[in-house]
Amino acid sequence: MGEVFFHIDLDAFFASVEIIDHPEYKGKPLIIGTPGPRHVASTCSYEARKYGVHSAMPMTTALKLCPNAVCVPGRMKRYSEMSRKVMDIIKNFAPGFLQVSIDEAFLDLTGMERIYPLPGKAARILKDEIKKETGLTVSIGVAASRYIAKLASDYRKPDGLTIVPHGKEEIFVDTVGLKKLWGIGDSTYSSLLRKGISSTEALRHYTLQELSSIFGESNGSYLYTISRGLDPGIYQGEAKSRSISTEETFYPDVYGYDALDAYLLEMSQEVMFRAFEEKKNPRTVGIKLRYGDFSTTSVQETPPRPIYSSSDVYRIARKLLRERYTGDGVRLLGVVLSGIYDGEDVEQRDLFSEKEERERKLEKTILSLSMKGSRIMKARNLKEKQW
DNA sequence: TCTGGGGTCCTAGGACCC
DNA sequence: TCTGGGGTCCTAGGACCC
Repeated sequence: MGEVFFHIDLDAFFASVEIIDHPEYKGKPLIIGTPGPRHVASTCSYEARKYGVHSAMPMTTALKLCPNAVCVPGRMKRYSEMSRKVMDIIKNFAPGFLQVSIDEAFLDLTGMERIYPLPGKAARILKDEIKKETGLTVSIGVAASRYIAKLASDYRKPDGLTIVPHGKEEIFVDTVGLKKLWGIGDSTYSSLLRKGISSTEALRHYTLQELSSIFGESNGSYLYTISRGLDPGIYQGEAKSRSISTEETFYPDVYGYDALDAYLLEMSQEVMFRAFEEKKNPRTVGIKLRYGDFSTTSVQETPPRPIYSSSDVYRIARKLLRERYTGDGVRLLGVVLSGIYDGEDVEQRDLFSEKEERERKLEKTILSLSMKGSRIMKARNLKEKQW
């Protein structure tokens, strides 16, 4: 017996949590999202999906399709708490646990035949336990690779269980279809169609070299691999933090340096606060601007001296805004820290003067206090509610 | 349809170095 | 002088995912 992977996916997770907390929503079309322009649905119940509503859909569209839907703003704290409960159950079920998002995880059951001779039966036991302990249903995919297990968990939903026997992977990707393969988005799908490729079978007629020259080295070999039901190697190493960002979409558009500048200050503090919390330092500061016409641009800078405070971040962000801002109405503004490295004070001592280090410590304290009590915290709460 | 917020990875071109 | 090859870092933009 070869490798055995589970992919466990919580069904309509945020909506399901709301239904547990508010039984009166049960059986009704429920959308997690705030009504109004420039808002999108973050999840919805299966009743709402019947009307064509799906996640990331603009709320205005969703409410046109399903005017009777109940809309609730997201409560990320509550979802994280429920997620933790479920993940604890999964984690204790078998080794090789890998959480990949708030509502998804992998298990590696390879070599556990003695305990679970039938993986399908094991999956059912896990589903029952999650349901009993939390009231939530999951869909599970079982396969010899993570990639196929992930496709399989999506094959039947909600409360599904799909087992893809080893050797049947190619047939399975044919059944799933090109459009629904993980890693093929709208853009790739359209360009495949333009080339006359509309199925996984058709994709298989191309050599690795042909696909690489059309789609680039990385995408080419990815397409070559997945079209054959092979594992492209998703979610290999443990996720490492590479960037910390915050952004906000405004309605209506915001005009002028002064107004944008005020947001920039708050955003610089927020991202640097999070970097402090994670004991990370950034090498690079960037800003992102989206204008009223949705055209989007970003600028970044990697200064020769290390960035060690939110005022460094703000100063650079501000300079980048000066350089880039056209004066048009801004729909979205964001601040990004990247080039992240571990930033324990001790290890970085030689990079800072004593004075700088004192300032940094002071700022850490001030930021952590102000994030807990003040208007910045309020802004964060507000954002959380809008989820 | 009128398009959130937080991420990851890839590409292509330029700078710079050996 | 009339132009190599490889490596690394940086930047801007794009695709994709939950």
